[in-house]
Amino acid sequence: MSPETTTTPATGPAAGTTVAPPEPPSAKGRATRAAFEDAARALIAERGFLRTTVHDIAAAAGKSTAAFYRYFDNKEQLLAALADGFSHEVLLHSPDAPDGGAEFFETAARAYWDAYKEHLGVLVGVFQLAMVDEEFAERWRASRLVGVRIIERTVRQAQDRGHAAGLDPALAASAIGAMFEHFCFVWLAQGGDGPGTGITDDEAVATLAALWRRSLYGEEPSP
Amino acid sequence: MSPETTTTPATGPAAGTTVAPPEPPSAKGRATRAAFEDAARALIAERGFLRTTVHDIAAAAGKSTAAFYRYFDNKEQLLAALADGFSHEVLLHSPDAPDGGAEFFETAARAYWDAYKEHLGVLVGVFQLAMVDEEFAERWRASRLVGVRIIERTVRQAQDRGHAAGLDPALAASAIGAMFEHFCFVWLAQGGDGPGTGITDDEAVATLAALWRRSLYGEEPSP
Amino acid sequence: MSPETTTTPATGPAAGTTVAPPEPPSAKGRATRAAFEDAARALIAERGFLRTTVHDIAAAAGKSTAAFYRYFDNKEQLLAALADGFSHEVLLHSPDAPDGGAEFFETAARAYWDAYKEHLGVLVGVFQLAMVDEEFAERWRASRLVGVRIIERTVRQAQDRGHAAGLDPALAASAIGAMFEHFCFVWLAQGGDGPGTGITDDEAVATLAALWRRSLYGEEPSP
Amino acid sequence: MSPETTTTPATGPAAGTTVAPPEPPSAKGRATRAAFEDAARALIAERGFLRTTVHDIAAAAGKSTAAFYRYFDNKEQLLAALADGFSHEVLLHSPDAPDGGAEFFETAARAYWDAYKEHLGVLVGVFQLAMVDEEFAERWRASRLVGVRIIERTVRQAQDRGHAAGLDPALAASAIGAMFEHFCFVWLAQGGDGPGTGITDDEAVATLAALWRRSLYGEEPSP
DNA sequence: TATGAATGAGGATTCATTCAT
DNA sequence: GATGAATGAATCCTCATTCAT
Repeated sequence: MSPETTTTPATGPAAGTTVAPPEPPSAKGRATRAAFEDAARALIAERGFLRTTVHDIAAAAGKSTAAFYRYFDNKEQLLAALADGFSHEVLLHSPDAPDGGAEFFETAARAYWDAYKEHLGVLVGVFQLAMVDEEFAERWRASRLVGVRIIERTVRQAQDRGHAAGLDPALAASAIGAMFEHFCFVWLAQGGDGPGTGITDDEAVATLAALWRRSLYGEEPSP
Repeated sequence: MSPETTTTPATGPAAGTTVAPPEPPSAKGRATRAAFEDAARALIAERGFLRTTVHDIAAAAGKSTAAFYRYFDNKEQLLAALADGFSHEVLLHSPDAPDGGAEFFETAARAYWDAYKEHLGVLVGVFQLAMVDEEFAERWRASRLVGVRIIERTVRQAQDRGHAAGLDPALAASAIGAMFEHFCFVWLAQGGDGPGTGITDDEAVATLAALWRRSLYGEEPSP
Repeated sequence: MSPETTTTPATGPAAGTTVAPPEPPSAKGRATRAAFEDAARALIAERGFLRTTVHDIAAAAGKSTAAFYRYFDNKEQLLAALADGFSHEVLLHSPDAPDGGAEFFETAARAYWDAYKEHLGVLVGVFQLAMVDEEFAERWRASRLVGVRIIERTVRQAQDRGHAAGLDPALAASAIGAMFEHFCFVWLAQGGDGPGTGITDDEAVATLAALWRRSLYGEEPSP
Repeated sequence: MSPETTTTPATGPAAGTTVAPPEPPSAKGRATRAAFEDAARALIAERGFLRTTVHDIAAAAGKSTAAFYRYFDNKEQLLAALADGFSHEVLLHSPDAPDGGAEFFETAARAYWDAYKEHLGVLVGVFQLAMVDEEFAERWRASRLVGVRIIERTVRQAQDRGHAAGLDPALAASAIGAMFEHFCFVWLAQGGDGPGTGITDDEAVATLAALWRRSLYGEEPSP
């Protein structure tokens, strides 16, 4: 990861906003907490955060609702806990330096797609809550920004190489980032577009990578 | 617009789904109904659909909650009523035949951006409800699909002209459509990316149009 | 009708309780009022009084709910209006003097059954409301009493003739009256007992008459 | 009780219809649940089911309305829970084999009267709700039918012994059953007929038993 | 550590009834 | 004579959250 993004955690997603109960010391406690988190992840992915009740989560975890509050301050804080520790992962797995090569776009696109798929519940939850809760809106924005900044660097790099003239790097990156985020949402969380039943990972990644690269470098095979 | 899409409005998104109370006969009634709709539009845009209560809407409209039910079956149906008649507008204002010229992409992008801006509350509401209510998920899908199909035709046209080889038209269109939808959402409903306070309409339209065109035709000025 | 029952109206069903709006002078007004009454009779018979809304009645009558209140003080008073003028009818058609002959029981039973069938809606409505509203409970009691008193006279007459010794006339009459009322209710308003689809008028009347007579005179064919 | 009817309780009235929350594990929970049930019984007997609100019940039980829903799915299900386990009781206490003796009728009548008195609220509630809710109509019918079938057997037995010729057993049983049900209702739930303030249990039982027996066997003291 | 019990604060919806026109 | 519009007062039900054990 570049020095630039290294600073992100400091100003990072709602830093310091969440004062979660401390990590439970006992092994049993950690297991219970994990059970809640797993149950929540699954339920949120399935029916969204807003339709998931604490009662549901507790039931799925085989615990009581009261126990829930031993580990999380409230429903939102659970989601925050799940979200923390995610946003970096995408980029940790993404190539350090954009080299403009075709493989770069593929690799980065795949990293994003895989991460979205893996953390579907959390992402949908944060997104959903962002529309309703200002704190999460901030968190969601910060989370997006990490990806957008990376894309922005690919735009600038293309321009350095004489391509993509006339594009505003920040805006273009924002738009490409929106494409990534929403395409994943549509196909992973909402069942996709059209009557087709599904999409393979390779198709999704190829499509995203191609559009990203083409919009910067045009039809050229590779710089 | 081609004959094919001309028929879309008739059978349009979720046509016949809404069996709304009939148009109020008296002028006063129509005014009240409009007051509810205006209040709802504003409140939904401001705080989202799920956090907008019937009580809020009625209060903002200066009416009682009971009066609300004279004009709408329920909260959802109000949103459905607002949503009907939107998706057409976008496309009614979009250029008939994609000619591949630079102006086409600009014009279509502007039509989408303007419509999104104009109907912000409704769109956010439908989107939000789609995540929670299957009926609205269907409505939302149908609404997206209209735009995606249009984009798909531009992909095919580019391919007919020897460009964009290797792109799956349906998937590419889905991704570009996702970019449009989410970019508008991010900048119009959520305040945009990054610290910048805003974006002008022209910047937004230019960015979307450029990325769309470039991803199909590359750097060439115009086909 | 015997002198005894002639006095009933004076102390009669909730006498003076209902201060209905006066009979409308104009022909149109009378027609409207009749339309409301007809609609109400039908709807109440179909779904009961408590589930019949003023809105339903007005709609069925092709009028507005506001118009309803030009003719009736409220929903209850409409029912009261329908009920008034009914309770006598049963007895007007019943034989003046119980002669103890087999035909008497048949005739009286048939009169009751026919009247119940004819005025199903009103009777069910009054009965239903009696369980909820003290005023109607009173009205219902008074209405029952008319029939019970008649039956009571048949008990006494049987005893005068040396039968039915040991029966308390008032209580026995109350029980027989209960049988009449509820048997009619079960078969006319609730679809009857058991899997059998229905019952003919003659079967119903024969059963009621036979049980009534037998319980007083035993197996003897006729006194 | 004959083998035939012995099975009735098992498949009994609307068996399996109610999927109630499970029996509370703790003593406190069972006490609360009982408090709700007691409060409901009293209030329903007093003012009927339809005018009894969940709020009332909860208040009478000294609990919150939310607590109510911990123990019952809704108002109707509470009533269903109360109703289950009633209809058996009547017949469990009624003599096994109708022997046609005078004591049989007395015993059975007393069992019915006592059970009705004991479960007044529930019975009135079910009856009331049956007029408004199809599910309860079914339940009420089933509940009646148990009694009617028993009576029917007494009719057939009388006919086997050369009495009650000409009576349709099913219809006669339905009518006698109606007499029982409604007589109890009139005197226990509605204050009785006529100006008399009340009735003793013995008078009621004697009247019902006598009419039942006499309508089958006539004046004969005992078969 | 865990739980059953309990609740306050809403939120959607219905309906009888009134009023201005 | 008639109506569309409007409302106050309920009623059922849910859910996040706390508390005593």
